[in-house]
Amino acid sequence: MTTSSTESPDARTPSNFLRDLIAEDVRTKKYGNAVIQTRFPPEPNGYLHIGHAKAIFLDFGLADEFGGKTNLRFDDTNPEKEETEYVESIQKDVRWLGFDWEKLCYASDYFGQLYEWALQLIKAGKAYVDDLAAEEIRQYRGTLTEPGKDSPYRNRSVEENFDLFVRMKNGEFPDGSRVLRAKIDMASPNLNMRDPVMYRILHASHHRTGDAWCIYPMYDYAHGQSDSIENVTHSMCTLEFADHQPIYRWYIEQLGIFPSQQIEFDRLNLTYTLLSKRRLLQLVQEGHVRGWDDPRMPTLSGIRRRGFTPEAIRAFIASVGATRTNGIIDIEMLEHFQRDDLNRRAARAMAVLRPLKVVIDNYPEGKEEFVEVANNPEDPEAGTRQVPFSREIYIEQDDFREVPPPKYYRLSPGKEVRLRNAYFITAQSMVKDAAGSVIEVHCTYDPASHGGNSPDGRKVKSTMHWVSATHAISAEIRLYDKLFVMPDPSDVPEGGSYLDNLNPNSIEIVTDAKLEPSLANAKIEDRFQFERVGYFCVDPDSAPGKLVFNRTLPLKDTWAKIEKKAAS
RNA sequence: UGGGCGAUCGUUCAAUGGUAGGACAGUGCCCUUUGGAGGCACUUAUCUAGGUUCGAAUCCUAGUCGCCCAGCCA
Repeated sequence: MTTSSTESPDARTPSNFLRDLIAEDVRTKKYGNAVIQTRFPPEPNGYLHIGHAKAIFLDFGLADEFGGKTNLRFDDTNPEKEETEYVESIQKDVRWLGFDWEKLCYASDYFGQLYEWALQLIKAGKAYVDDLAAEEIRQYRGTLTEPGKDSPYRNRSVEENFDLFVRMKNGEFPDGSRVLRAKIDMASPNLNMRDPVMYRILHASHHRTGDAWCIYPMYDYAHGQSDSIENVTHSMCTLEFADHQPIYRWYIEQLGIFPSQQIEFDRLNLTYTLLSKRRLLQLVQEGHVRGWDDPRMPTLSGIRRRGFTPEAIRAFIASVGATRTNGIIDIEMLEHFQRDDLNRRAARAMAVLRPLKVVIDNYPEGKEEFVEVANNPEDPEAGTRQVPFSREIYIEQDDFREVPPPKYYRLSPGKEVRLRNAYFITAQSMVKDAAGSVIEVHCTYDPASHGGNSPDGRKVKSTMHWVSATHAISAEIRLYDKLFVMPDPSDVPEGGSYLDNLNPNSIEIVTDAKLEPSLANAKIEDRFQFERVGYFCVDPDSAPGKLVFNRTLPLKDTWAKIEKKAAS
């Protein structure tokens, strides 16, 4: 793996049962001197999301810790759902997260071998061709509490099974007319062991093998053997596959091949977030979002566009660990790790989202000067830059109140505040429009406070960001909020849909924000902290002279909290 | 009500028979040229009942609660 070692120093990886188990296998030489081998096995039927980041982190990270290797293997056994678009996006996303694979593999690479093994099982009397219809197979399977019953085709001769299966493969039968089944135990308490289907007939074109095959292996028949072929020692997957472990082992034992072992861990769940490929696909197809990479989506491509960093995601995943309990992690935990990362690394800039004009009456008309501003107070090595200042500036509408509420430290009539890195100013008067809204504030400044400190040592309560009106550049800024209003998006009253929980205000577009001129050179994907506002990154929709920013996250806002408390 | 898996602060992860600890969230204070960041402090947890043991979150038994499984999806 090729992580860029920028992990936060305090992001200790806590112990977890997976690491303990691998360590024990290494200690006891369960696989002799063979290297630890894992795999990340997505089905290319959609875009990767933050939940996959956990599997990726575990598959690649754990192997790496033990000096092992990891393959990226596409589990492409169902041609009806899989597309090349997805195999490309998946590779891009894994790399973006900071991992690289030993081998790039496909389950479809093994179709030939899997077919030979099926023939072998038939000859051994361990598999048979069943002519029952899908619906009949379901009925014969029994229920959770009642055993199933044998198919009338279960005792066909080896010769007949062999002949029928070869003809299935040769395309002599229509879709759904027959399947190949493993002969195990129709009375097993584990439904997966009641003669599971190994192959189905599908006259469908596969994204890689084209029309070479018209029978395709089922997941259970393909997965363990694919692991075995790749000498995978530890095959990690999510908890819902725990019931499949007996069948995973059965095929490997019957075939006498490399004994890969399956280990299950819990899926990642986040509050206010949907992590179901099916539903994510629906959001895209029905236009509830602008695409797979919409910055509100939990897909890796979405959060990347939103401005999240692989470093933060890795630190987050490391902190949540892996267990076998199913919980829901507070989305604020992810946001914390993202702010933590960006706070250390993001260049600062001043941007006014909702401008209010301030005229400094005693500042010479036509004069301009430059003030020196730190690019990142957290990182002196980031250096400084010169920001233009003039008689007319913009401040945030929120930073002025004609009638200040209690504990409001910002600008109000008669109050003195600091313009960051510039001067102290005091509000003197206002200009209002016909509706009575303040549209302009007139101030005076203290020339002695250049740089933001008064030589007499007097203090001000508030420091505010600003942009020189004559130098400002305009930009579009997209503000995002949670996509869903409920902590559990599926939490709906009887007959409702998770779509009812969509947040109608998940995106707000500010069309004419005022930015300091240095931002004119910002490039796509550049990340900034707009001081006192939040973290932002340049969206690919930007064009020369027309910048578009996405708000990754707002800064924590103590004042908003005070205001909210006062209101309640 | 068959089988599998699980249960520790509000949330999440640790403690691997020996002081229940960290992170997030919350609250208060300090500090601050970002009401950001940082620092300090505080609050809150071993599902229940038995048992083994000098000693149990950890081992055993029973119960309770939760999740998963009846695709020719993965």
